[in-house]
Amino acid sequence: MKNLNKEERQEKLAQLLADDPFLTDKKLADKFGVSIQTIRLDRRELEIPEARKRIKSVARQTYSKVKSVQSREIIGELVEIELNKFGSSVLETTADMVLEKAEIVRGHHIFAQANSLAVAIIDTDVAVTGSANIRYQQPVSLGERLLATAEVQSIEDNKFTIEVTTKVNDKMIFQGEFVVFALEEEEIREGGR
Amino acid sequence: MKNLNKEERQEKLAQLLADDPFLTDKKLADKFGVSIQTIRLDRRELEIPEARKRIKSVARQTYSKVKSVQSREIIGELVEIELNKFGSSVLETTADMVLEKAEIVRGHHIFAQANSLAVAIIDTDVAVTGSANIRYQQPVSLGERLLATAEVQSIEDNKFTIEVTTKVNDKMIFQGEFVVFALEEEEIREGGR
DNA sequence: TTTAAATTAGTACCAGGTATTAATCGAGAA
DNA sequence: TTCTCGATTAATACCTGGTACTAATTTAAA
Repeated sequence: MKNLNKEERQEKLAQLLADDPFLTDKKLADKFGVSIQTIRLDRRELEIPEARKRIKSVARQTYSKVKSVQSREIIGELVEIELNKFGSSVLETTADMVLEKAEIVRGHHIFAQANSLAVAIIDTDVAVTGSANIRYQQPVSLGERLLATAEVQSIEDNKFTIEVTTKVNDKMIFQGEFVVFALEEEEIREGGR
Repeated sequence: MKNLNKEERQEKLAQLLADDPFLTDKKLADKFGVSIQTIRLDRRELEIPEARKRIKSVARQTYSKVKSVQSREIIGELVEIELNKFGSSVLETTADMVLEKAEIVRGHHIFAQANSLAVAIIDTDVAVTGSANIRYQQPVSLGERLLATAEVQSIEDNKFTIEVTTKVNDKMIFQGEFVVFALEEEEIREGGR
């Protein structure tokens, strides 16, 4: 690869490193037929870190302890609640919730809000989800505000059926039917349902 | 960490490096209160490579294998993948994933692992979940290791039906059918389906 | 107490850099 | 034609996180 001017070379360089972060300056220098120093100047101008750091950050991405879903008890902010009847919560969507290549909120964040709301409105110490039947109606974009509303449909012993709908600006984007079980103290200790 | 004999130290060392390949010999030496040379002898006996090589191999696993997929956006760790066919991932459950009053993993974490795996195995730039039908068979306790397996059942145009099952020690704890749509470039820009 | 194993120390060397200063090259302007 | 400036290359000192090897020292067991 030769006869490239500075601009072309740097463009190509950025591209190459984007899809192969393992390339060292030496390899790049050979590839472009320039000196190592030139590659280093290029990287500096483009603010691209050295190979070891690039590799490390790739490794970190997959290795980092998963915290993609927040750890709070209720995902979003509780707006209103009437135990065993209904409840609603609001979730502001942020950059860490969207897909890499599009600013669309990842499904499990929407699910998490709905699920945690369904579990929260049950009047018991511990409730677990048994099943769910969900539909995503519309993709949600970064920055949109999710309003989830949950309503208890039926109660049989410790089995609750809850309908959750989530809207953005009054437009329905998600709907789900959750079956949630209330656990009693003994069941919790036994670790079973 | 001290008063460990050689055998205990090496055991612990292997464990530490297994779940954190980024630790340098210096950090390990401090941790165990021994010299760097001792750590190096240990690594040599255990045939564990240096930090940079460990990091590189972690980066390689997830990078070269599934470059185009948003595999790095997966919840849990990708184990294997065959685009448009199947894939599996493992998720170690941690304290921040459990309910406040019981050490039971919250449903949406299990869902998130399954959902992100379902989306990741699709061979497209962007995929979004359309609907899901899920059942939680058994509660999962803190510390248990979730193995999710996804298998593509059918493909119609851009509509994929994927079956995901999650197990703990070979015991099924979650099952779900996901309908996922592959988005094309134009659709992404329009922000809709 | 002697001996062997375990540990620590020290040295030379390596890859893949950073950071800095200086030299050289090539093309267009005065 | 010479001057000048941006681009490129060279050279040097230093860094991290090692390998490989030799040697000394410490500890524990026979």
